Amino acid sequence: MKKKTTIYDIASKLNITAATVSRALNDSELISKKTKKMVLESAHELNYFKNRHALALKSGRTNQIGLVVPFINRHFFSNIIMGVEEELYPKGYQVMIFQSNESEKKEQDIVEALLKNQVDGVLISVSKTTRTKNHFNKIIENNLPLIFFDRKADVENSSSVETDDEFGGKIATQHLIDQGCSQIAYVSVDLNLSIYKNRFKGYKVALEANNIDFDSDLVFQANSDVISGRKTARQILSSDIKIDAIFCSSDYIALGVIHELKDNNVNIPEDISVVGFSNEPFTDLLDLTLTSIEQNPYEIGKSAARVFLDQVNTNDAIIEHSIKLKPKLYVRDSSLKSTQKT
Amino acid sequence: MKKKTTIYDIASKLNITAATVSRALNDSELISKKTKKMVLESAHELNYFKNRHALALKSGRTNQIGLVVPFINRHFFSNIIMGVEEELYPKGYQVMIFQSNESEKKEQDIVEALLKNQVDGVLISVSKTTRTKNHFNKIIENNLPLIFFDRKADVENSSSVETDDEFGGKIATQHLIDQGCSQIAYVSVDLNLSIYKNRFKGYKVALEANNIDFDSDLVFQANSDVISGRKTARQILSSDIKIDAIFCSSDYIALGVIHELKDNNVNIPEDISVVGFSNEPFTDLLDLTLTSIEQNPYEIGKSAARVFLDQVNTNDAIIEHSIKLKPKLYVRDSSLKSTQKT
DNA sequence: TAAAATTATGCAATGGATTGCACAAAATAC
DNA sequence: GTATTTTGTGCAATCCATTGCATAATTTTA
Repeated sequence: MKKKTTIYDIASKLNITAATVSRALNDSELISKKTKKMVLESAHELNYFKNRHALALKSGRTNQIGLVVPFINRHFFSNIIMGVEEELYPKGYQVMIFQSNESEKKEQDIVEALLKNQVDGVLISVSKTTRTKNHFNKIIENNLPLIFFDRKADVENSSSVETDDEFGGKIATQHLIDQGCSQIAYVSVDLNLSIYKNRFKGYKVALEANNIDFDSDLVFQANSDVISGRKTARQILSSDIKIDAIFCSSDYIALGVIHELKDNNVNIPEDISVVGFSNEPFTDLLDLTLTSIEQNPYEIGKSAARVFLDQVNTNDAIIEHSIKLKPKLYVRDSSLKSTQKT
Repeated sequence: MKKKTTIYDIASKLNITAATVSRALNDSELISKKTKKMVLESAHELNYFKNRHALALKSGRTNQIGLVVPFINRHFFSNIIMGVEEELYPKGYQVMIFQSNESEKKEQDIVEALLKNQVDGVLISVSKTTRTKNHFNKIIENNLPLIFFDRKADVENSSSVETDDEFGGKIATQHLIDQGCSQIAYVSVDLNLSIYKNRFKGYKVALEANNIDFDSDLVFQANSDVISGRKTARQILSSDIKIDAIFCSSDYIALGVIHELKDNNVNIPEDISVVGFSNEPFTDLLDLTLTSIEQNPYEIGKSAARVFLDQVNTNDAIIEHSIKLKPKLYVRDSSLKSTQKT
């Protein structure tokens, strides 16, 4: 087992003190150019690198940040992680990844652990079940940058990076209208969650902009899964409601809807157009590809990381960033009527 | 910003020295029960916790491990990460996640960085483009546990956790034979990679076990993507080769195959059965669900983590673990002939 | 009760880098 | 050539926990 080179090794080799070496390595103006050069050369020669832990111990800064997501293995979140990693790694930060499993208790435990670990900041997407925010306040009290992404909590002095869900809801709906649809059903997930609330808002805004009366009978509630989508479609078909499009606030719901419509010999998109939300990888792999809204999780991650960097570099004045990224519509088979096809 | 409690705080509160506190916290037999109790109580009261960095500095052990995957955002790898995390986090280890992007250079850089960071061990899935193993040897030279998962390199004193790909190839092929197929095409990805080599081997073993002659004309080469799958299917259809099944060594290939077969009005599974490999999430979401082989990445991760723990706890004798996990067949529409349906 | 053995605690160095303060060497001024 | 600045370095403490060695306190033995 090789021993690591320390500044003392360099110092004794050059017959100077470790203090001088340290200053030379940190490019202090107190040190002569000659000495700096010597030190830098020796450091390279001996394959020297700073010991993170000594630095952390001395400075109290760890160059580690905590990244908390509900689940690591979700396409959306794993891409956010990627974005964060790629932005922060080159700056010398280690990203500690944790998953809350959508549990408030676990989220609290993680935050506690992060504070113990003395991370330099926390990036977090709030668990669906979280109702309190005491653990978030603790982060702020510790004077650490707190950046929410995708799902935020209402915490003073924190920042956030989100998808502009309202915009997403709007462009999806507008697209359906542009395709000639006017009786557009909306299938929502829990309207208590702001992301779904905002998507719904966008839907209504688009209707209004096109002078289409909002009809609450066309709004349905579901869970974000295929089975629930099927159920909802069945419900719609068995009712006497007439629609020509279904905008689903989740791709999984949309998939269930499509399955059920197909089973009932409804032509998609001719009879009914379907649009989903999130642009899950499978949307592009289906026989009938699914129109959806891409949220660019990778960019969300990068953006959140940049906000963090901004915060640590201006740690005197607290700046609250509040970023909304515009999602993008991916038009595919499920909503592109053949008459419109080029 | 609150200051952290140190053993000195506890010590001065109790009018003893930090050394005593340290020993009490570590349950040394040198310390009287009375003192231990006092210390433990005070520690709890003051919300004391050990400083990782001081520990790391002193001991040289960091309680961090490096986890290197080609891409974080792949379903397979993100689930491995999950498994590793869940096994190691409760034991006090931090998991540092890195992605090689299938680049040997980046992989080397990461390993270098890990060694600098003084991780206590490395878990890695080798990049597809890696040809050298000098960086792996460095890990061993540093006396650190090195555990390969999914894709391994031939390195002495290292351990590995893999899918039993041959078994996977075998049960997939056997399943097709059980469904009445005998002219089974095999679509492989790069046969230089051991995982694909082994799947192929399993295919041949199954044929042999059922007295079906192996026909090299039925073996095709493709890349692991949908387009390549389509191309291969087209190639097969336009030839005069007669087959009744296609076993694809990747789900993406299988998907492309299915698309192409459907476009050519081939009935699946009646005319041709299709089986994929990896059990990607989309396999279950298709109109025609895809039979596939589940590798249980989550379990691979857990298993790799356990091997690591085993290694660090017996750091005198180096034990080479070599674990193969049995994959599982998920039978779905693409291969389940209606006559067989219950 | 004094001597010996045992047990509990303190002292001080260690790990690696940083930094305020002191001092020496070089450069400039007179 | 001596006095005054201006650099360039060194000393030593600090961050926090651990641990070998020394010593004090307690218990056991004679």
